Amino acid sequence: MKLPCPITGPKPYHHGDLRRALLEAASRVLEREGPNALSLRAVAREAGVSPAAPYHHFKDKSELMLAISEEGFDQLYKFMLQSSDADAPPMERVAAIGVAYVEFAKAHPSIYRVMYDCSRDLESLPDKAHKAEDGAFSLLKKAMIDLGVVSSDQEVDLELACIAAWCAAHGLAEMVGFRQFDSLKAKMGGEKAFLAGVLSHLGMFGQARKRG
Amino acid sequence: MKLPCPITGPKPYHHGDLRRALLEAASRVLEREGPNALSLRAVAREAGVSPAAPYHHFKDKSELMLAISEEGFDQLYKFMLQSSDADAPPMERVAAIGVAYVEFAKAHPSIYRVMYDCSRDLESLPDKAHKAEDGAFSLLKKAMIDLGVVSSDQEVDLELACIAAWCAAHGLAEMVGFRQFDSLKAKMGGEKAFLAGVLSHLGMFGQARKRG
DNA sequence: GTCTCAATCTAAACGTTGTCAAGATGAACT
DNA sequence: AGTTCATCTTGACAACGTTTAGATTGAGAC
Repeated sequence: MKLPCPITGPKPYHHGDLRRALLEAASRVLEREGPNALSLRAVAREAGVSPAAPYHHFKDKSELMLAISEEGFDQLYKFMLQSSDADAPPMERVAAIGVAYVEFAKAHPSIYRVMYDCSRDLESLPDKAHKAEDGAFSLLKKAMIDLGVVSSDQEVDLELACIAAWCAAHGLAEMVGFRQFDSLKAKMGGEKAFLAGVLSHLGMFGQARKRG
Repeated sequence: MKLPCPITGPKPYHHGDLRRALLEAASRVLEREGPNALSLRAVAREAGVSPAAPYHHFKDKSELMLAISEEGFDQLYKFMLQSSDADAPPMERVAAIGVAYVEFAKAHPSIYRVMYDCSRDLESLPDKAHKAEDGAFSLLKKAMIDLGVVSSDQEVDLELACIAAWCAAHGLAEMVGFRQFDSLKAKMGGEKAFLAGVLSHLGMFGQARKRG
């Protein structure tokens, strides 16, 4: 006999929202043991259910990963939002978004990896897989419009500029993730200076920084 | 009784360079079934040996992947080299290198993925894992020096610019790999225009293109 | 030429994974 | 109360990475 949690509301069946519990268990496994240890069985174990239980909530492993990915992009969006002061000048806002992106990837490397690994695997359902990014992407788009590098009526160019910015941030996030650049960082006096230095060479981020 | 191959020369033991055969088998498996199907057993099967045979040539799976990655970076280097005419003006050379990078990733998506997946997994041995990139990276470096955006004596800034270019190319390669951007490409009249458009927003590539 | 050795390959096994089919459980509706 | 149906468990299967022990065989020493 399980009484429904008063916070999360009246929960349906046996477990009481196993789906949610699985996602949280997955998150714990990821932080504790890294992305290579993320197996369906490990997640089920962590949640205290049988290995087959997740199949009533996710079609297969890749759907679990997709759900984790969606949560990740949601967190990324929120982090970007809170990192870019809406009252700040557009140039600084764009730069802040870029830095926030890289910082997020560095702070949650396992989740970040899942976010893109499942993008790679799910060529089958591109719609669902990529809708997760939309929040973060449109945040960037707004800042780019305000920046005025591209005129907002030139839809195509705006889109291109945003894609370029996304590419730059993603590339940098991955590089920083699996290379150290230790000696270079030391020469520059810290990682922050290093990141800013690289960004200053990257298109719209560079323009954003030349102002300061 | 196996007579040594007259082309590859006198080969040592039983098989006659199984290591080479395994790498070629892996390449075939990758092209045929994609990166997710790349298992040690599948490679052994493809090469016609027992599942344990590869362990006499590679410590474990990640070392096989590392070897594939090294070959991939070597191919990438050669492709970059042949794509960038040494006599062309530096600006065009830098741009050509960037385009070649993305085209390589698109032409060999499975190999490209292995190249970076094993970078991610092998935090343990960064030296060996990243030495593979050195050829391609120094090619870019030379072009950047010739470009003169950064003065060659400012070592740090040159390094930053190259890292930035690498990030941009890698980010674009990945994005193009798992997103379609079909409608945008259609609006722009083809993929080539699309790629050039994105690159034009990306720092040094942008500068390279503004000339034309 | 024969012997020995060590590198190479195979056979068999272990623990793990993703996934499925069949059955048990129990909340909710009639 | 009884039926229904989503939920969870049990048990199984094939495939995987990896290890151990043993068979094979090329190459150098005598």
